[in-house]
Amino acid sequence: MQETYTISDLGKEFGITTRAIRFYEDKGLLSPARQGGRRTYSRADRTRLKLLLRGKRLGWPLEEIKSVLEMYDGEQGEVQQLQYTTQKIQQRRQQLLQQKKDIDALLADLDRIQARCESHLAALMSGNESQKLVTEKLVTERPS
Amino acid sequence: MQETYTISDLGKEFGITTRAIRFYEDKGLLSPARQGGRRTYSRADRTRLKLLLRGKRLGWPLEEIKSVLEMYDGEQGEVQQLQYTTQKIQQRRQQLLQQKKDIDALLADLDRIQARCESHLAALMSGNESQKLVTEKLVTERPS
DNA sequence: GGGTACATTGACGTTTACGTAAACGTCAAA
DNA sequence: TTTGACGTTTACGTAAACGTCAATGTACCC
Repeated sequence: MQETYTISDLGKEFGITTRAIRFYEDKGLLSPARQGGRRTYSRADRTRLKLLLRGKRLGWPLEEIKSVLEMYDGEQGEVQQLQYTTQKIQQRRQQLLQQKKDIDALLADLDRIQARCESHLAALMSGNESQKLVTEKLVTERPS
Repeated sequence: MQETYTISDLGKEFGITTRAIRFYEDKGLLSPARQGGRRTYSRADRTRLKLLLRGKRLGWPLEEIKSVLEMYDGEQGEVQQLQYTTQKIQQRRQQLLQQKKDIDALLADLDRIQARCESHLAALMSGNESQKLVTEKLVTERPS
């Protein structure tokens, strides 16, 4: 476990391009240190990118991911801000629960679809088997 | 429960624009009947749209959603096609399970963030309470 | 039969999330 | 010291997923 990372380190580790990583920085989702112009990513930066990609897998736009990342930072200033944050958290939670529902529904559907597929396959295979037998029979009955 | 729907029926029901619905048709995700040029959506079409929107909530691109919808149709022709489909189903399942993992991780994070928020809030509120008391004290001690 | 509401098909614009290329800087090894 | 291998910024391109008109058609209601 290293202390710092280059941009291509992270790109390779997570399977994304350096262009993407720089783009995330442009959009304010990352802010790595610099060493003579070069970006230097700390472990915290790496974690941040990891969280970012988790958001991406959930299909969220970068702007939403950004607002979630800002929750992690916890720059809670005033009461209003904190109340707004807890409210936002509640919204996220609802969205996530909805996504879970959707996933479970889809998984159930996939089960049914796969079952249908397999029964079709079994039918076809048994059909092919007999076809094969017929072919062999033909060959056996009519040797060249 | 109606038999057929107009495009605006569905738009209102699902909270999307008719433009979007037509766009989905352009991309081959829907294919409603026509009655004198007007689109007429059957209950099956409505279900299809419902599934489509479920895919959208999961953040999938329309092309992926389309391929999943085609699984539902079950136009399984040859053995190769069926095997390809079951393979695809397995991939989807993996993706969905990954998404579930991500969701659970994020939900856990949100719990922690919210707890931190609430403790901060409690601290601030108690601070305000004492501030309030001080203010009242001042008022009480120095009546105008 | 004229208005209103809803439908249609283009066509162009917009936002998001990068890809791609150009032109240039830098640093360690040969 | 030169040569890669990596890094930088700037700029333009692009694909997806619609939004936003515009021009037109049609169906029903009074």
